[in-house]
Amino acid sequence: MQVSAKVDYGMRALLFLAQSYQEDPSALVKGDAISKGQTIPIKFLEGILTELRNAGFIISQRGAVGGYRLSRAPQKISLAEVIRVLDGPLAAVRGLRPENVNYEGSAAHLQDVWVGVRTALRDVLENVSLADVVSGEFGTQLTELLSQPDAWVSRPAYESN
Amino acid sequence: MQVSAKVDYGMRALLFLAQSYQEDPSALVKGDAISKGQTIPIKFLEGILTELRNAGFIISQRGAVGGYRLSRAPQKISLAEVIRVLDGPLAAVRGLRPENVNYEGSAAHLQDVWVGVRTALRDVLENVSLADVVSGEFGTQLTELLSQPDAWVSRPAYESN
DNA sequence: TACTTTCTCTACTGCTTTAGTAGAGATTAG
DNA sequence: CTAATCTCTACTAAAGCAGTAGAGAAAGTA
Repeated sequence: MQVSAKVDYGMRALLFLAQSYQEDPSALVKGDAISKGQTIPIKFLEGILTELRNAGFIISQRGAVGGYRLSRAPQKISLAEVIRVLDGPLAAVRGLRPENVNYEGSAAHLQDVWVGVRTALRDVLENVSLADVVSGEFGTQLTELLSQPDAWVSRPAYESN
Repeated sequence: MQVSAKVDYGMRALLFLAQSYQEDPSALVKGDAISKGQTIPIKFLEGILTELRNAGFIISQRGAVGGYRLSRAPQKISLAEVIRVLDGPLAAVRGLRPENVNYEGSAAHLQDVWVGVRTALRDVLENVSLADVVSGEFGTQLTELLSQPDAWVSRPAYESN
């Protein structure tokens, strides 16, 4: 799973807005403040914020006292929703959704694997909200994943040459 | 997680070889047979097979009775290994491994999420072998994921416009 | 009204990756 | 020595990714 710059920036922007929301749900945050607060190129960020507004996650206002704010409580926005809006389906095989790929012969059951992978991703991302990330307190699901012995250790793909 | 054509083709090629291996571990399968058996463009496939050989998964032989075969039992090759060789790390954020990204302020704990996602992917893909896919009989991990109510149902990212 | 601030919209650009294709060369068996 | 098959280098077209530019529209303020 490759998390694109767009998703990474978009998620950080929403987390920034989530924090502001918890202090004052109606407060507007300027694009410039998000850009500087999270080190995101302003023009790129603006495009992402527009997408997030079209998807209904945030509300924007123009003018001297303008800015952005979440349209609902950060507890009610899951990371899965955000990723789907900015990057499309959580899992896809050659551009197709897992249930739509057609395999033959010895590969017949490969489809089950991709469907399982998607479910695994959902189990994590649908159950983590913006508020969870801001607070750093996650449910048992993610907490257990993080407590696995080498969760933080990378696995090299050792090429033989 | 986007499964690329390369990974999809490579996996299917290996599954084809895995089936042959189970009938006769030393039998050589021609590239042409894999290409036709799994409907993969021959020249594209050849490049993928070369990578798989470099990574040690398969052995090749040239000449009139040439072909390809697995270098070890299909029970000993996990899907995670194959993906890492053909496509790189299971999870990455803007090209970086999850443990190497640096977040600030309200996004600080976002790193935990990506590490958790990687672990979730590992839990599935490291525990499924080529032999498992050929037989269609998976361990409890994947079996449970597939038995979830709407594992096969897609979740639309409903855009408000 | 005029002005400033801030979001909005369209368009563009450079770069990299993806998914292939082409063809000559190297091995091997018979 | 010939036919079959894998191997290696090079090339290409299209798409996606990351980011930039600038004019336009809305909102508050002097």
